[in-house]
Amino acid sequence: MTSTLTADRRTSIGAQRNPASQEAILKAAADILRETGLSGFSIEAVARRAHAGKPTIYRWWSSRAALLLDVYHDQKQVEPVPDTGSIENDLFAFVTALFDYWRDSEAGSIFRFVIAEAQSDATTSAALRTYMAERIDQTAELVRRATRRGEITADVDPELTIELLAGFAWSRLLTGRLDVDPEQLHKLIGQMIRGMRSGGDPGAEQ
Amino acid sequence: MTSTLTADRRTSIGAQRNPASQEAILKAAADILRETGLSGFSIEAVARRAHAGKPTIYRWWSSRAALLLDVYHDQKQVEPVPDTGSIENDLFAFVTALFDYWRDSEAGSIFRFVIAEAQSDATTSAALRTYMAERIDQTAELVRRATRRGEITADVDPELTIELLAGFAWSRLLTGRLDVDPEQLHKLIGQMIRGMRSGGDPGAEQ
DNA sequence: CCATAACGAAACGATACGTTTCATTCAAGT
DNA sequence: ACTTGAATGAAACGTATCGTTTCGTTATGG
Repeated sequence: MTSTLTADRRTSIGAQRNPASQEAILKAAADILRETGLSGFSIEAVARRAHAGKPTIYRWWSSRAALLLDVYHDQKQVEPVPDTGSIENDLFAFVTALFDYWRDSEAGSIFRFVIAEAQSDATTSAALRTYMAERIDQTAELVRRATRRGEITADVDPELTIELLAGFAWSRLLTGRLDVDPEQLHKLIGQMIRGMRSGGDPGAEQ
Repeated sequence: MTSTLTADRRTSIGAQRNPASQEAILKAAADILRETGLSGFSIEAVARRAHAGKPTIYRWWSSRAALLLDVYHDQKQVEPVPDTGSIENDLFAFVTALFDYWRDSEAGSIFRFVIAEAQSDATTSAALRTYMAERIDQTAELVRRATRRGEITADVDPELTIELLAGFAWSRLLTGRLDVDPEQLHKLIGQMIRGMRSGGDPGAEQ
C-alpha cells in the first residue's frame, strides 16, 4: 500500500544523493532570487518551491550562504580573455563583456547578492575573495601580454590595473548603473593607457 | 502612585519627540554594529539595548535600513578635497584618506553594511546612489582644477576619473583588503595620469 | 483644562530558523 | 536473498525576530 504518498512526490533513491532533488533545489533557489531577490531567499521558501524537505537542504548545504554560492557557480561561465592585439581594445572588450554579462543574464543579480552576503557571512567573504583573486589573475594575462609585446612599460602592475577597472565595474553593478556609454568608457580606458597629460611635455609643473 | 515604573525608565516628555530616546537609539545601533556587525543589527536588539520600546523606533524610522542610514550619516564627516597643486598627489591623497578613514573609524564597517543593505532595499539603494553622486561630484573638483591649470587635457571626464578610483576603493573595502601598499598605489595613479605607453609616442594608432 | 501624542512594556499573530521524528525507498554489504 | 543504513519529503517541534496592537503613564500645546 503506497497510501500516504501523493503521486508525483520525489523520494529517496537509496543511500545516495538524489540528483533530481539537487537540481530542483538549485532551480527553485535561482527562480526565487530572480523573482523576489535576496530578501525572499530563505531555506524555507526554497524547500517549499522545490517540494523538498528542509532536512534535505540542510544535509547538503550548510547555510543559506552556501546554497547561494552554489547557485552563483551554476550561473557562472568563464568568458575567454579577449586578445585583439591592443591592450586598449582588450581592456575595453573585457569591461564591456562584463557589463553585458551582468545585464543580460541573472549573473549580475546573483553576484550582487553574493557580495552583499559576504558583508555579514565569513564563509561567503572568503569564497568571494578567492573567486575575485582568480578572476583578476586570469584577466591580468591581458596586461602581461601587452608588456611582453612592449606595448606598455614593464613596471605596470597587471593585477592592480585589472583591479582598477573591475572595481569600477563593481561599483556600477552595486549601484544599479550598468548603462555605461561605450564611447565614454572607451575614451576613459584610452586615457588611462595613453596618459592624461596634455601635450608631449611630461615635466611642466607649477 | 508611580508603582509599575523602575527608577531610571525613560518616559514621554509630552506630545513631542524625546531627544534622549533618539540619542539612546542611535547610540545603541552604532554600538551593536561595531560589536556584532550587520547580522546582529535588528530593531529588536536595538530596542533592548537602548531600553526603548519598539513602537518608538518604528514611529521615527520606517525600517531597519532607515535607521542604518541615520547611523551612517551620524558617523560621516566630510573630508576636504585635497589641493596639493598636482593632480597626481591630489588623487593619491584622496584615495589614501579614504582608506585611512574606513580603516581607522567605524565608517568603513557601516558603509559596507549600507552597500549590502542597498542590494535588497530600494530606499537604501536610492540613498546610496544619491550619496555617491554627491561625493563624486565634489571630489571631481580636484580633476576640474587640474584641467583649468592645463595639467591634463580638457577631454578628461572628471566624474568618471574619480569613479574609477572610488570603485577600486569600494572593491577593496567590500573584500576586506584595505591594506594597500602606498607606494604601489602611488605608482598606479602616476601611471594612470602619465600614461602607460612605453616611449614618448602618444599617437600610434591601429 | 483637556485632547492629543509620545513613551516603555508586554503581548499579539506571522514567519523563518535549525532540528527531530516518521514512514518510505533503495543501494551496498554480507 | 537478506539486512543494514542512508537519503527522501512531510510534519511538527521550540526558539527568535518580525511589525503591530494594547496598555498605563507622562506632559506638551491648544
